[in-house]
Amino acid sequence: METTGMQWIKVALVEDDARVRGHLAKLIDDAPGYACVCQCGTAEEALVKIPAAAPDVVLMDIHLPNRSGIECAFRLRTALPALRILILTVYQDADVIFKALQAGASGYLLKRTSPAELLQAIAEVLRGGAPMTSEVARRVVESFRVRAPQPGAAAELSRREQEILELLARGYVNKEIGERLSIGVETVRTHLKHIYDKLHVSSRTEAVAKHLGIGLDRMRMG
Amino acid sequence: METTGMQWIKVALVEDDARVRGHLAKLIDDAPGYACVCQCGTAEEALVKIPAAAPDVVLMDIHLPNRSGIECAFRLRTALPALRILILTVYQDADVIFKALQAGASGYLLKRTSPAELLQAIAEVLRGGAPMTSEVARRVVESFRVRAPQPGAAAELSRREQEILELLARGYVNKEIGERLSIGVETVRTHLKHIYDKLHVSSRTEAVAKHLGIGLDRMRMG
DNA sequence: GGCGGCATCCCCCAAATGGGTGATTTTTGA
DNA sequence: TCAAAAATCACCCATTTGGGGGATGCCGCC
Repeated sequence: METTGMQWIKVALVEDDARVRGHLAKLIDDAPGYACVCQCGTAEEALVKIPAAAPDVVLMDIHLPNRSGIECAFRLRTALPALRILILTVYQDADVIFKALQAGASGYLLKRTSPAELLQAIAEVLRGGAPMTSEVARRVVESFRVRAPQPGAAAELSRREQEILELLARGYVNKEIGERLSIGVETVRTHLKHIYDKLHVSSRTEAVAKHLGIGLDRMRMG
Repeated sequence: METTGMQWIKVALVEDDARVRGHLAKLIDDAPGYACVCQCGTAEEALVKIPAAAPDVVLMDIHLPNRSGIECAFRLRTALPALRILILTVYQDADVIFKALQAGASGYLLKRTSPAELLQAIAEVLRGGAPMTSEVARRVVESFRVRAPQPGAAAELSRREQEILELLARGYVNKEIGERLSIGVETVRTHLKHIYDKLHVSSRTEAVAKHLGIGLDRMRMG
């Protein structure tokens, strides 16, 4: 209720499906205090039109022709650090979620979000919050969890083997590991063979991946 | 109430301030469908009484005499994996938040949360969600943010190079990477050389360590 | 005493890797 | 439009790595 028009929340859309885009635009324009100032069907379009339109918030789809919405989000955030980006997508892959947040998204909603929740989320993100659909929040929180060592894994490694695995994970080559532990390279190699056996892997990189708790995620994105 | 009684949500409290504890207990018991089945003033008490009381959710304070609520949360989760733990505290430092989530907390609320929101959060966490106060959510989301390209350190990898680094981190050898991306092994090698140049490393394991390193700094606790 | 696990070292060999150089085509960006 | 960057592939060569042996000494444990 200030004196200028700045109290309007200016929203931009990046969504390749024209029907969905039109539907969202109408939803936003019909809501009091909200205005849809920019509609884009591709990432390229967004990178040109959004800086000009200067919205407060962008609703960003992830599945776009050519570039993904994640890359688009990253470029927009780099160019316009004050811009808030809300992902609005069907993807609930942990991998996709993390990449989007890494790229600078401030929130992550699934497309089944109701119109009322969507408008609330837009307001919330401008208040400095981080609106997320509950599944997304759960995955995010779970990503922090410290993995308990399972019986078949690293718990079985001897003390020396664990030391060597630590150094492996820091990227040292066998010679450097030997120097640091004051043992010969051949000994390091022997320990490595035992580590591989116990972890059921066959290369140092695989061992490190397992050690750092990666391994099991099978996902991807365009 | 053998089989039908199970629809009650059983809540336990761990909170050293007796007044606050009593207040919370009353709030929960007064709410239809909720029952406070256990009240604890210390972590030690919680570790004994909570397994016996078998609640669905624990509301956990962080500031406790002797041990912290974070350690208590970790021990409870280890003993009772199905138990959901909701942190309810005044601390909103990023460090405390992350440690609590690492310890296995499923949600994190600040004490200024209203009674209605608190009851909602309890229900939400049992639906598999991860209720967080908006400031907490913001900090969590920001923790994912990738550092802006620094002058000298973070060289930017091309899209293909990032894909290859992803596969590296999963422990694939060059031939497998080539197959997965439908390119020749020589091309993979070329990309790897570029990655090493840009990251200032000289082996795949080092590259993976660097790539996963930022994640580690974020996740690792002292 | 013997047995197994651990730590230490040695050798051989095939495969994978890293590093250099060069080349073509497509995509991108200015 | 035009230069830069990215993506693709090729060849050579020294080093590293993985996997297979085998050997020695130490320690804890039944």
